[in-house]
Amino acid sequence: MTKPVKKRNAKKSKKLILDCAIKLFSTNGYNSTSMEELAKMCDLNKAMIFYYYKTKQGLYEAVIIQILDEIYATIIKENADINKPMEELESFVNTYALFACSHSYLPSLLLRELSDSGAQMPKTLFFHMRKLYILFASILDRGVKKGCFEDVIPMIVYFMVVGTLNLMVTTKQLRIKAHEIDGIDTCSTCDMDEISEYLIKKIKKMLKEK
Amino acid sequence: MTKPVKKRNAKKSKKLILDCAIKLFSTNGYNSTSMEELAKMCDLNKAMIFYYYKTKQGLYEAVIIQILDEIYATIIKENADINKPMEELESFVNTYALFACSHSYLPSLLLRELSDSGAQMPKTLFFHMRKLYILFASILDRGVKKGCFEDVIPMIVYFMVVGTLNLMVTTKQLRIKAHEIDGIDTCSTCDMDEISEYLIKKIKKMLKEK
DNA sequence: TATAATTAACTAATCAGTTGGTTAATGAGG
DNA sequence: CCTCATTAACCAACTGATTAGTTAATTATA
Repeated sequence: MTKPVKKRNAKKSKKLILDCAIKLFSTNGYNSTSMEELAKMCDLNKAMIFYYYKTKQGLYEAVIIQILDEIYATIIKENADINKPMEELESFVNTYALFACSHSYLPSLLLRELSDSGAQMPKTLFFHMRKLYILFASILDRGVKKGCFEDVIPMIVYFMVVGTLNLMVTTKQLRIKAHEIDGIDTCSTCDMDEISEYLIKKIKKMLKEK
Repeated sequence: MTKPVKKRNAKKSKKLILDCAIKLFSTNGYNSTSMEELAKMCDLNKAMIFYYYKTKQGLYEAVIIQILDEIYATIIKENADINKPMEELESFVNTYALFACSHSYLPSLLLRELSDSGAQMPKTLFFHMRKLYILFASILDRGVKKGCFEDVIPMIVYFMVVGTLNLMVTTKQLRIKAHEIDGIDTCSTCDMDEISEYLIKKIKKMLKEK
């Protein structure tokens, strides 16, 4: 009957809220994520969320910064000791694919934000998205100058890469179900390595001079 | 001071609700679309929405059926008198692109639905999405058999096409803004024809035997 | 003891859906 | 052509549930 005594740990609580928020926002979206539900998931009082993050929107932006900082840093790190555009492109696609797969909230969040034409997209998200695209475009640009790529429209190529990867991640369950229902080939057993390998092969073929 | 007498017209009212719902659902999403707001937009009482469509979910599904039926029919019609896989592919991409552009709620809705891994996707939407993919895959399949395409994974190619087109449509405003801010090339002045032309060229190069 | 962390209980707003009725159109009988 | 009953279309005002955010009091810890 006596309440168990609860250890206090501000850092841990704040981090716990952020981690759970990532899960909830990316599976349910902004509007369908309730702060009450989040609090229960953290085993904390709802007021703690507002104590640490002021508003729901504030929490959401913290979530986004956390995710996009992480992927950008990962890609930069992976590409640090490469300076051949062809290999950099390959590394970009592979890193994005692996990250998107192991942090599947990223594609969910991005698709959700983009689906309303970014009408109310937080500035921070927009900023980080541009940063990632600029990185990609600069790889292609150097490739063109070195003569490894031709006839490049970077924006379209970028969407061919990240658009495809995002969809392959978010539709995983649907593709399995579709395969069961219709018996059609939906790549339902492919793992992420195979997908990004195929994508890289095709993008290279697409951009290479003949 | 006297209320203007309101003409009654069931068909027109029902249609009006559906048309306005398409606009609202695709710009604001399911959760952020209020039935009160919709009613005001239609200049009808909120009760009329439930009178005609029973529930919000029911209305949403009606919206989806309407949209996807339309695009499928359009593509089938455009492809009726072609039987060369290469041209059929071209026509598919072009028709999807034009439709997505002129009915920009389609990409918004699709991205939004896919962003939560289809966890609570209505059966009708899932059914229509599969139908469209099966059509695309069958074009590729015939192409392979006739020897015009090689090394095809239809699911990935499909996402490279529709993923890219959907993103190009929904990000239009963001791309313009990004260009203004960073001065980078975001295809902000491209129209849909140029985009789908480039996409077709690249997809063909990707799939063609060398 | 001072303060940072935590909570229960609250407010005010919003939303999907309902109810109980009113009004306009329709059509059959006089 | 009129009248009156029936029904379909419409609406104001409500309900009950849920939500983001607040407050004031309480407890652990340094």
